[in-house]
Amino acid sequence: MNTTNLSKGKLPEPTKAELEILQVLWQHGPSTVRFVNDELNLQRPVNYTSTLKLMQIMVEKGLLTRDESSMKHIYRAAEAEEKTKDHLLNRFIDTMYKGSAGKLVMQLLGNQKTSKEELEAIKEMLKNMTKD
Amino acid sequence: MNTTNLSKGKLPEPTKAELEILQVLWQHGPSTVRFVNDELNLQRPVNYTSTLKLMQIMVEKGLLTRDESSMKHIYRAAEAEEKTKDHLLNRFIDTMYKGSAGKLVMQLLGNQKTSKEELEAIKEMLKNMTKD
DNA sequence: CTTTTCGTACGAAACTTTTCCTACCTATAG
DNA sequence: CTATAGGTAGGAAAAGTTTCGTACGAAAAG
Repeated sequence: MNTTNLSKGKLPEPTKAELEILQVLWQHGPSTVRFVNDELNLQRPVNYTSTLKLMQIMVEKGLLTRDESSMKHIYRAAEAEEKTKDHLLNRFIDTMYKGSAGKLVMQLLGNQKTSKEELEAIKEMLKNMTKD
Repeated sequence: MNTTNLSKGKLPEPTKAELEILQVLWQHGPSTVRFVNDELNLQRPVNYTSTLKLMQIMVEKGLLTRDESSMKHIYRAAEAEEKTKDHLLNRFIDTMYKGSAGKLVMQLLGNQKTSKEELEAIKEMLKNMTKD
């Protein structure tokens, strides 16, 4: 593995499966592998040791930290949800919209699957913002 | 390979490298492998046959179509830019914001890297929208 | 005609990510 | 004590993605 991340402060971007695990930890807070695996299995079948292995790798990468004081290790996300999502959102905007957040919002407003309620909420939100 | 996509109408999601190729084709229209490869090499070094291979795979997947009438095959994106990006944006919103586009916009507005200009543009855009 | 250049096709290697098998340890029920 | 249930560790297999070497055909230059 690339050990750069251990020494430096930069965390690698989580992979798809890693992101699923992070979502569980963000939503439910520090958890055991058993708990995370049970949550994942609400969505799709995953073997316990697969989840365990992935979470161990994530500790190595620095994406998770863990408390080994008890036999059942407790894992937690290393970075705050907002920070990680900010980063991923920026990357998404860069690759998809050449860095223009405005283009993304435009796409959103013309997007079939964005519900009327969502659109209204966005407009309302922005209306409030523009008062500044 | 998963041949489901050939028979059914559903296209698979492009991978990272495939998306780079799609961007070139969307921006410049139908092109030869040579042209696409040259464009990619403006960003990073890629061997010609690597690009060729990838584009051939993309034809198999249904992501591209090609005109073989001349010796230099002409490739084009199978789906319109908007449609593909809509889909990817929806997937992103689903996995990152539980399907709430509003949450994404909120994140955007609190996002350090979104420039003042972008924010202003978004606000202006939304202000116009709310006239409806 | 021969050589060089430029194109496609295809298989395999390299790398990354994901899954799971096996071993082994510890707590607990019987 | 012994068997069983549940935990960690680690290696290896499996799957997915990306890169490239090699072969070979067609066009163009000499």
